[in-house]
Parts: sequence; structure tokens; C-alpha cells
Amino acid sequence: MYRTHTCGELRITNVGQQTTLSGWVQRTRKMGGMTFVDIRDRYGITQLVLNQDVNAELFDLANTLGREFVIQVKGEVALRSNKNSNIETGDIEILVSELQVLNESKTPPFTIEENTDGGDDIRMKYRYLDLRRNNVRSNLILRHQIAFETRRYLDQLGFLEVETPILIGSTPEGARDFVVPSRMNAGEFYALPQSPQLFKQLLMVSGFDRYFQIAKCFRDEDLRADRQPEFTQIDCEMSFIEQEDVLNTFEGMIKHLFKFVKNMDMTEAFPRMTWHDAMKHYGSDKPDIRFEMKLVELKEIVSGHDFVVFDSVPYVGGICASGCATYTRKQIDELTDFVKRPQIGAKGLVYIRCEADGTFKSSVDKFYTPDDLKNIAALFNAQAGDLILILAGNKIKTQKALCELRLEVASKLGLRDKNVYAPLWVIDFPLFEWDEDTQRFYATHHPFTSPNLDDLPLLDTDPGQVRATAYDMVINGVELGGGSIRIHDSALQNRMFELLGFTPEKAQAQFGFLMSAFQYGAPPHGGLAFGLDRLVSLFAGLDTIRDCMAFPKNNSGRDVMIDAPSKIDQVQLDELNLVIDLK
RNA sequence: GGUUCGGUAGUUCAGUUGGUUAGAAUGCCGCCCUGUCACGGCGGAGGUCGCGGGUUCGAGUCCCGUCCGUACCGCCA
Repeated sequence: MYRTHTCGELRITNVGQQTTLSGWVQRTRKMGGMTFVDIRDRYGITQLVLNQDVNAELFDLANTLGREFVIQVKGEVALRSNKNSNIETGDIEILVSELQVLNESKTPPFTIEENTDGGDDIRMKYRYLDLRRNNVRSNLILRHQIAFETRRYLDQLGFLEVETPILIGSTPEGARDFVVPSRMNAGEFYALPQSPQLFKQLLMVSGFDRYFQIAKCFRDEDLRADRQPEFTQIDCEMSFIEQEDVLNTFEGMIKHLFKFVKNMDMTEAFPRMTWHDAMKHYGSDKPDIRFEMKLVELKEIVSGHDFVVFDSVPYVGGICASGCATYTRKQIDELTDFVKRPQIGAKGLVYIRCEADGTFKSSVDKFYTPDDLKNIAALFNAQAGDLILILAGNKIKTQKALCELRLEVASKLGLRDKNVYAPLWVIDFPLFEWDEDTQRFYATHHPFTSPNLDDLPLLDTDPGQVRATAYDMVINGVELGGGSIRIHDSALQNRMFELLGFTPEKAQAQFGFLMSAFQYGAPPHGGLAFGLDRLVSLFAGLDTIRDCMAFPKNNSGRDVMIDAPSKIDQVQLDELNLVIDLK
């Protein structure tokens, strides 16, 4: 028997018992005639003690142990004379009577500790060592708990977990597909699913009624801290429901997870905000509502004062940074540089300082009287001591820039506390987005999203104004998940394809199976999907989803541990009828 | 495709205006140390300054190119 206990479970009540432990050497401390060894496993750390006077041979062996050696020890659990309150097993130690080295270890390239000395690069190359670290492992434990509680909640509500294929066909809309060549069908390719979207709708046609799946999804796009080429969705679909049913069911799921994973009670109903209001007040379709600082539109009030910057643009807006009137010139310059970065793209930044004495000081004093400034400040409800920051330009771009500025200022003010969770639903997304480059409409969500039935007449007159029955759940400015009520009527679906520029033939070729299925009695249905990785990283307070995945890929989509992707043998290429022609 | 920051000891980093033998911490090795727990003390080893070219009497440092990594923009229905 390798062990009778784990390295994390022995307590003062075990004193006097004989025990056998197995684990990794965390560290040894040599005191001369006495050596302490910390032995670690997934459950914790226990101190071993060896005394030269008691057993010199054992003592010498212990002094040869290196970090990360795998050892087995037997001995008596004893009370420590000097207790360590920092660890759970700190009241006891093991008086070692037998010691066996199960496996030696090379010195690891970085230390296996909470605050490791390894950078991301080296940690990813030796990810199996990185995963021995407490904080990384605890993220995976959290992930397990979330997945487990998700299954428990949905099972209780009668949802069935159904697996859908990984090797499917390519679809033109949406993200770039990962593609897999078919040996048995020369010259043809599978694609990996971007999501199980079509399959879950087909399951509704099959009468499965309530489906979910914790599903791997694949998108071949450039990566970010919160984007990996393969990621996991909690994918759900329901029949005979309306938007309200979906929102309630999955608001309940998130509350369940907060309760059973984070032990936090979320009793309030999640607020709902239309997409239109989200853009107007926050400049974003995923607003962070942990704090207010809403965007205020100023075009009307600031126009007509001969200030050409404001007069010549379609949109002027600002935010009020409370308590920031004390910002120095240097701090304001930093904010100006921030918004002028090419990624944000503002031309400049105008400020109005609401001084403590009730007067106003601004960078545009030349054009506005103290009364003008007072009226502007009133729109923000600004108090003495606040700082108003104003941007001007193209409406969408400037709102986006204000959104970034708002988040930046909030970060500086400490308003983005990771322990505070502010969820909401964003609803009433537009059904279509117009693309200037290709001069056509694209589906904002996807082509199977049902229009809001009240807006059906607009489909013919002004498609850009049609609202979709689509919804996103947003927490702390992170889009955690989203979905829609789907079209279940093939005539309406055909109309959608038409508006999206599909010819009937192309629609038939791409989605014929779905259109056929819909002719055999498709129930009204809808659903959504949550990003499991984002959910876990939000719960764990991580800045990147990589640290809640066991084996993530780097920014270039490489797995630096196994060195993938990689070249393949000519034999394999020949089998697949592939010729490499690098440009 | 673009923008930003970075690449120096096993690791994390410092390195002045371009100037003698490139430093620190940590890890590693050796010796000492009987109550440590980030133990402590003494000593030691350890470097293709990412790579290639250029400027210069002289380049870790300046210039050009390139590769790699990071965050972001585009992209991600």
C-alpha cells in the first residue's frame, strides 16, 4: 500500500497513529543533526522530521533528497513542538521510520510554488510541472466544480446531455473553420464545429425538448487573453419556450453556480438592458455595471460655440470621473495618450474640472462661459471635485472610445473589484449588421435567430432596424454567454437567407438538412451557450482563460509543450492526397 | 495584416552618454548548523547578452532586418 493518508489530512487527532504517505519533495531544511522534509501531494503538505541520533542511515538518505523526488515514508504522527499556523497540517509532523525513493527527479526549471519564478513561456513548456502548483491546480478544481454543478442543475430540470459530432461539414458564415482532410473521401474535408448549433436545433426537431452539452468548440481566428482556438461551451437548447423562459432558466443556473461553487447568494433578478441602451449609456454591448459613470451625450449643448472640433462632428460625449478634479496635468496627459493610441483612435481629450470652490476649469475655456460649463456639468450631475472627460467624433467609434476610457478610469479608481459580481442580460440586439466592405447584411447572432415578431414588417422596409430575439448574459463587462429564439418556420428562414444574400441553391446546399428537418414539424425552440472557460476565469478572478485550462495554447495557437502544430510525413500527405505549397 | 512592450546566468530581472573582467536575487553544488517551516551562515560553479548584418577604435547598449513571446486593433455569426 502506497499510502494510508494524503499529505493534507493528518491533524492533531491523528497523533500517535502509524501512517504511510506518498508524494513529492517540496523542500528540505537541514539543521545539522536534524532534517525537515516537506512532502506534497494534491491535497496538501506534511512535514517529515528525521533525527541523526534516532536513525543515522535514514537521516543520510533524507539528506540526498532533491526537489520533486517522489518518496514514500512510514512513521508515527507526532505533535510539533513548534507549530505552523500557516498550513492545515501545521500542528503535526511525521517521525519517519522508513523512507523509500520511488522516483528521482531532475531539478525542475522553475520552482513549484504559489509565486513561482517561471515566466509564462517556460511554464507552458513544462505545463505538467506548472499544474503541480497550488494556484493553477485550484483553478482546475474550480472548473470541475462548475462543470459538475452545471450538470446537476440542468439534470434536475430534465435536461439531457447529448454528444454531437466533432467531424462535421464546413459552413461559410461566422468564424474561420478548422479543417480536417478526409482520407476515404479524397479531396474533401471535414470541419470542426464552431459550436453544436445546427445539431442542437435538429435535436429539438427530434423531440429532445431540453438538451445540453459541455462541448468543445473550435474557431480558427487570432487569439487573445480570453480567446483560445479550442474552448468549451455549456451549450443548451429548449423547445416550447419563449425568450422569458430561457432567461429565467439560465439566470437560475448562474445563481445556482454562485451558490454552490462560490457560496454567494444572488437573490436579486438580473437587470435587463436593451442593446440600444447599452450602447448609448456604456458604449458597449457588454457593459461593466459594477459602477455607474454612464456616457452622457453632449452634441446638442456644446454645438454653436464656434468650437470647430465639436461643431464638425456628429457625436460628442463624455463621462464624469468622480473625485478626479485633483488629477495633475501629467495624469490627464496620460489619459489623453491612452485614448489617442491607435487601438482606441480618439483625436484628443477635452476635460472640465469641477473645482472644490464651485468654479470650472477646462481645456476649452476659450469657447465656453462659466455658465456653459455649469450647464454641461449639470448634465453629468457632477459634484465639486469631479472631472468630466469628453471625446468627439464618429458616433460608434467615439462611444467605443468612451467605453475604453470609462473602464480605464474605473480601474484607476479601483471600481473594478474582482470580488464584486454585477450580472445583467443585454436584450433586443439588432438582427442584422451592415457591412460596408461587402455591401451586405450579416446576422448579428447567426442566421437562425428569430426576428422580434413585432418587427416583422420592417424586414421588407428597413432590415437594419429589426430587433432579434437574442440575448447575452454579461457579468463585469465579460460576455459570458448568449443565445436566441430560433426560427422554426421554413418560410421565414428562407426569407432570412434571402436577406443575407444566399441564393436558394446556396442555402439549400449549406443548410438543406436543416430546412428539410423543419418541414417535418419543428417545434418552437431557442437556447443559449455559455463560455465555460470565461465563467471559470471570472469565478477565479483570472485575467486570462489560459490559467483555467489544463493545456492551453499560446498566442500563435501553438502548444509549446508537445510542439503542435507540426509537419507530417510525406506518407501521410500522400494518403490524404495533399500537396504542400507554401506561399 | 497592424500597433505596443519585451528577449541578458537554470529562473526572474538590473545593466548609466557606446568604454576595463556583464551584475543582483533565487535556484543549483560543497562545507557548517538539533526545531526549521521563504531556516540561517560561509564558499563555489554557472553567460553564443534571441539570430543576422551595419555604424564605430570599441556595441548587451545605436541603426536595419529577422525570429520568438506578450497585450491590444482588425478578425472572432
